[in-house]
Amino acid sequence: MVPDLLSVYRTLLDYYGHRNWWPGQTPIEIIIGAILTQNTAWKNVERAIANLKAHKMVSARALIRIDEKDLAELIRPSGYYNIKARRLKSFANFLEQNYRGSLAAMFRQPLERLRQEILQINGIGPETADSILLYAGGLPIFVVDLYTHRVVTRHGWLNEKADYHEIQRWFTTNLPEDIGLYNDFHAQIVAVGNEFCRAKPRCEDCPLRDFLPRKGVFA
DNA sequence: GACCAGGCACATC
DNA sequence: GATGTGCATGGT
Repeated sequence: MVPDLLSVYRTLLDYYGHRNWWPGQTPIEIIIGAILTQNTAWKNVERAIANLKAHKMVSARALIRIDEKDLAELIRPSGYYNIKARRLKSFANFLEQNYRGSLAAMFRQPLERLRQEILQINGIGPETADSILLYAGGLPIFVVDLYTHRVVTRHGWLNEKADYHEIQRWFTTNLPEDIGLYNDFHAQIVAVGNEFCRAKPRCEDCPLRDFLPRKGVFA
């Protein structure tokens, strides 16, 4: 049973209010956060970004200059710090080589072409790419993450095996193309995911409980 | 102490 | 093409 997605969104909006995402001031900070939060709680990412700020490392040029081991040490609290240091450098080098370090120039590319391009960067997968495009670039693409998968499968809206692009397509075909809506809807899903739709769900108090396939708690 | 978190790349079958 | 594994910190 497919719900009215806009009423799902309004329910979350009523509950949480506008989320004002992404939690980060500049496009490059948002991109750094998108890489650092891969399979990682945001709380840990905050510490890593605070370290980067304290060392004036929140720019592509700075990320290119710094030694990879030193960078890894700064982002240690976000976990996977060796891999993520390499990924941050990969993106910074990509930006420098292809757009002379200009994010504005990068985001002027056609959406689909740019998406394919950044997916070629080592360490940038579908979710990270789409988070960059939507939240740093303001481009109309819907972001899917762990919580999105849980929300759509646990309510029986999509099959458990639905992959990233199936879920993404399902949202975009059932919603008006609206950047502000894409932005806040994903933020709402993360909010409800963090609070209720975790590995151990708490459906009783969840604002989306009325959208469950049958009354009761997800088993 | 086990389990989990706003993924992704790579190996192996 | 599907499935398994390494990467790592900090919170519950």
